[in-house]
Amino acid sequence: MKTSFYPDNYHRLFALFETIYPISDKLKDDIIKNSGVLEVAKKTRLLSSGDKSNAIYFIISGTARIYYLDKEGKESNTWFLFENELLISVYSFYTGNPSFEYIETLDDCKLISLKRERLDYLYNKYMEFNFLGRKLTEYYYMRNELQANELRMLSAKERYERLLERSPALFQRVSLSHIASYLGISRETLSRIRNH
Amino acid sequence: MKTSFYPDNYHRLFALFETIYPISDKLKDDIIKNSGVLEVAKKTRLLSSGDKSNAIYFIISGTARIYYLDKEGKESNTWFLFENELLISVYSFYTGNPSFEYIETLDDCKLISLKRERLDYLYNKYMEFNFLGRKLTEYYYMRNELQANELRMLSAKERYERLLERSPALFQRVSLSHIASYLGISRETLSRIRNH
DNA sequence: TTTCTTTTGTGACTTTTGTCAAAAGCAGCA
DNA sequence: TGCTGCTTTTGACAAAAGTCACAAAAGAAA
Repeated sequence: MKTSFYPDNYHRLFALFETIYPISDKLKDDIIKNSGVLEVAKKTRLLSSGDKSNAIYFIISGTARIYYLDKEGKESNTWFLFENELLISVYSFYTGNPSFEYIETLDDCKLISLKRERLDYLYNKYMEFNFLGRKLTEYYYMRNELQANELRMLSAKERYERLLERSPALFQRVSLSHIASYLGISRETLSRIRNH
Repeated sequence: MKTSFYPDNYHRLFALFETIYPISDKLKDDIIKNSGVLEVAKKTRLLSSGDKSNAIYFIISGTARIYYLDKEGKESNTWFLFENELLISVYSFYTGNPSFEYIETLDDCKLISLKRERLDYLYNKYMEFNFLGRKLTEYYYMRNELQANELRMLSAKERYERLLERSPALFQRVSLSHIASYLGISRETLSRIRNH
C-alpha cells in the first residue's frame, strides 16, 4: 500500500469539481494537504461489515464494488464503481454507525482517500465547498434512487437488458456471478436469461 | 388551495434547520420571502408522471406518498412522508427531467413550497445554506440507501415485520394495499403474511 | 338502519426465480 | 499437453410470490 502526494493525481478530481463550482487554489492546496493518494492491489478490502467507515475515496483508476453478505453468507453486490467516481459506504459514512456492507477493489486501484474529520474540517473552513458537496450528494442520491426504482419496477430480464445497454463495459470487467448478484438474481437465472 | 405567509408556519422548518446549522435572521426572512405556505386537500396531486418537478415541499402537517405506475398501470408506492419531512421527487427535481413518479397527499396537508429557482437563488446567495442543504441531502440519501438495501436483503415477511416495528403509526394512516405496494408485494401476499 | 362502496381475506392455480447437483468451458501453468 | 481451479451452463425440482375470482368485513352515505 503505497502513499504518494503528487498533485497530478488530483487533476481529474479537480476537473470534476470545476464542472460544478470554481474552487480556489487555496482550497485545492488544502484538499491535497488533507487527503492522500493510495495504491492498492486487486481484491483489497477497504471496509468490512462491522467497521465504522471513516473515509471517502475518489477512484483515479481501477474498479471497486460494494457488497453485503446475505443471511446464508452469500455476497450480494449493490454497486460497481469506476474511475472518476466517488466510493463510499453511504450508511456508515453519514451516520457514523458500523457498516453492514463491504468495499473491495476489483482491480488494482489508485485512489484519493479523504478522512471524515478532514472532510468536515474542509466543509467548515470553506463554505463554498458545501456547494460542491451538496451537488455531488444530490447526484449520487439521484443515481441511487434510479437504481432502487429499477429494482422495483423491472423484471430480472429487463434489469439485465437495461444494464447491458447502459454499461456494456461492466461485462468486460466483472464476472457474471457478480453481475447476477448486482441485478438481484441468482447466477443460474442470469445464465438462463442470457441464453434466452 | 389557500396560500398564506404567517411566519409561524416556518417554526418547525427553522427548528429542523437549527439542529444542523445556525441560520441568520436575514436568511430566514429570505426563505420566507421566497417560499409559500400551501394548504391542500386529501388526494391532491402535487406532481404527475411526465411533469418536470420544480418544487420541494416541507410538510408542516399531513401525510403524502410518492408512487409510480407499473407496466399494468397499477400504483406502487415508494415512500410515505409525514410532518417535518421534506417531500420531493428526487430524480426529476435534481435532473430537471420529466418525472416517472407521482406525488399525492393522503390527508389534508399544510406544506411549505419552495421553487427550484428560488432555492438555487438562496444557495447562491447564502453559501452557509449549502451546509444545511448538504447535510439534509446526506440524510435523505442515507435513508434511501437503507430502504433500497432492505428491499434487497429481506424477504417480504421480514420487510413487513421491520416496517411494523419501526413505523406502527403508518398502519393507522394508510391502507394495507398501499403498504403492500410499498413493501413490493401484492395485496394478497401481505394479507397472508399478516394472518401468518 | 339500510344500502353502497371500498378494503381485506381466502382458495386454487400459475409464474418467476431459487436451489442443488452435475457437466461443460476456459485460463493459467507445470 | 494435460492438470487444476474457477466460472458458466443445464436439468430437475422446490419455494416464494403473483394472479384471478369471489366472499367477508368494514366504512361511508343516505
